[in-house]
Amino acid sequence: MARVRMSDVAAAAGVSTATVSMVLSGAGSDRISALTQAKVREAAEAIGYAPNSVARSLRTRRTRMIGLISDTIATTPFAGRMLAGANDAAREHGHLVVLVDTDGERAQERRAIEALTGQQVDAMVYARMWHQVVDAPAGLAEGSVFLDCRPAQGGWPAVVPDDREGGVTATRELVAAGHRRIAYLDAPQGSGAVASALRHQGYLQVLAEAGITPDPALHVHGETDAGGGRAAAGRLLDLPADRRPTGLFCFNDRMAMGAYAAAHRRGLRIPEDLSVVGFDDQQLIAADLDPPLTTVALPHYEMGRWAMEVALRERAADPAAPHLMECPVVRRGSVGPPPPQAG
Amino acid sequence: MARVRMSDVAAAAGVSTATVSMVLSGAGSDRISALTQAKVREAAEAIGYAPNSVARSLRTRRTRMIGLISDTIATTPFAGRMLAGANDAAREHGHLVVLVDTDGERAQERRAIEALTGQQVDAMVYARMWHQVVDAPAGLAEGSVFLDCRPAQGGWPAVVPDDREGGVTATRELVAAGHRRIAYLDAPQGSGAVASALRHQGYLQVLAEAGITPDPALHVHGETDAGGGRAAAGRLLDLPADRRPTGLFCFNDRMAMGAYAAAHRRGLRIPEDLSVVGFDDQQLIAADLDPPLTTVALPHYEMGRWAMEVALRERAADPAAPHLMECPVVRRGSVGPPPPQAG
DNA sequence: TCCCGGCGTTTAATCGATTAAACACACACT
DNA sequence: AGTGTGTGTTTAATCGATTAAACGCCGGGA
Repeated sequence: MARVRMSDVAAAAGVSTATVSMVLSGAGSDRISALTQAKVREAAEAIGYAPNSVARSLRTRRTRMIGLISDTIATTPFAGRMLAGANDAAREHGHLVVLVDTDGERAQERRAIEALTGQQVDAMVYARMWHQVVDAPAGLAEGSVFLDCRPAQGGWPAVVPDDREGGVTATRELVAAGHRRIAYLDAPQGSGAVASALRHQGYLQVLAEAGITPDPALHVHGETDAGGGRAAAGRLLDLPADRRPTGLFCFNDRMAMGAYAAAHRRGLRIPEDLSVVGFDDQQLIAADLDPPLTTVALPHYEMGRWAMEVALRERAADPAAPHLMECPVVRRGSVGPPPPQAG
Repeated sequence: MARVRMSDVAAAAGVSTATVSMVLSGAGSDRISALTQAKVREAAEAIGYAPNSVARSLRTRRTRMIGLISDTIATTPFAGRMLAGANDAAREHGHLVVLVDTDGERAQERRAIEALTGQQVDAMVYARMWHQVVDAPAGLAEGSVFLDCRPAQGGWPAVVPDDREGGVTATRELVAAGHRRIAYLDAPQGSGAVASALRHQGYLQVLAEAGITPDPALHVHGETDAGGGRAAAGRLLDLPADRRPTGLFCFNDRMAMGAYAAAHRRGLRIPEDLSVVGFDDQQLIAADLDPPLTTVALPHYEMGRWAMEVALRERAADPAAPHLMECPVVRRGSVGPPPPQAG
């Protein structure tokens, strides 16, 4: 790659490498004459000098690289958003991202941390794809940041979605449209996901605020894919008319997609006969449904940015408690007033 | 990070750093006595030595890092699969991936290449998210590999999906089920995407082989999202019964999703009344449709692996012509025999 | 004339590894 | 004894930058 060294610039400009270094780094710009500075810059430009970051890193002990350890880039479309946020933030501050996918395996995680440590990255971000509580892996560098997960032991900065408030937002969307019989299509029980319970709390809170007594029959569980959503929604829609929900809050957009299918099968129109709110704002799904899905967005891009900025020390963070990131509603066409006879 | 240096190991073992280096790297394992080797290893283990890759890289001029330049990690769910493939291959050969997202902007691309060059990466992979012909950016290192795109000037190894053969596969799936009136829901005309024209070629080839005269009315265009697919499919389904297609080959799964909607609106069942084949095998969509979509998979993971292996010189590649990666069919439930009256 | 201080630049050590070449030592052979 | 052959280990140069400290030069003040 770069064959031109600083000494070549020095020779071309007729000065020493120390002078070149000071001019180009701007460190001693007040100690070096304008004439010399110009000569150095011209020479560098002329022979196409590009600094060797490896040599610089060895000396300065800073690599301007941030390690990003992630469990599964592969299997979720969210990963891209988090990566993009982290990457943009890194770039803005002149850093590069070194990415390692561990498939969620502990052994690979250990090797990744070793490799990144050996590579002298300036900091590490430890990312999971679903909001969860994790055991901090051994050897994680001081000042590392947890992304979309929080360390069981605490003590590290972390950022997660504010799932409770997201549950509030979603449910409120239905209450505001006039619905009173609102179901929560939840993830499977005991799945360990923190998100599920938190969103449920938000759901209950809004019902309470609206003076609605929660109906346990309207809290159902299903697999978090379209099939699970269709099955769960089917059970709800087959309830007797006076107990059937008019609004559905789905744990995620895939389940909402299934709920659409269940409604169509029963000849119910959305949003005229049934209102649906999703969660995730999953790209290529939410907007593509018919009608487009009103949903609550998981702020992956922003979380990625936040984590990277903390890792770069560009932003302060409380290591005691995770930072909760707001989940904004994205209004599309799947929520309307409840059907008249159900009002 | 690592404060323990090789000289510490040397001191602890009572030998010189040269000996330590040879023992740990395995370079001179035949020249150093077993006793000394054991001492060195024990000492290294005892004081927790981890080599400093920066120093090693400076000396060896190899960083064991591969730069991956991509236009949009963010906006496509495919990116993850390509990344995962590249990452797995890199890891298997002891390398790390340095990721840069350029948002497809030329200026950012230039900076990315400069940064990666300065960082002395051993090779670069230049990735695009949609099969296309691109101008090779200036400064791209020798031996770089193009991923999901091919350089207009040629001269670099490249890997792209075999879209023509994919078009053959998709169309053949419908022909094999007995369909004769098969439509192609294409991307917008003149969109510049290479894939669209190639798949069309494959489509025409299969029709010819089957002795079917292509009906120009059955080649329609639409935006490559669900809305575009619904509109285009709607036009086809509103044709008079004797000209209406019984099978739909859609440019991508999102359009297929729209085609489902158009069919449902018209009371047509899939696959009883209408067979649909998609393209991409888009995660979280294809399998989640009702019925699950039969589609042709874009081999992103494999392409990512291939590109990385070529970059690592673990696999030979012809820089004259791009490597075509097979697009396998994924059979689900959206293809059946044509309805009897249309036979 | 001599000394001093400030300015602009250079000298040289340093970061932590790799590795060619030198070296020390034991032993065998004439 | 002298030379040669291995064997095992060390010496020291090197990679390409950064940076503290030293240096040379010039002008001003006593």
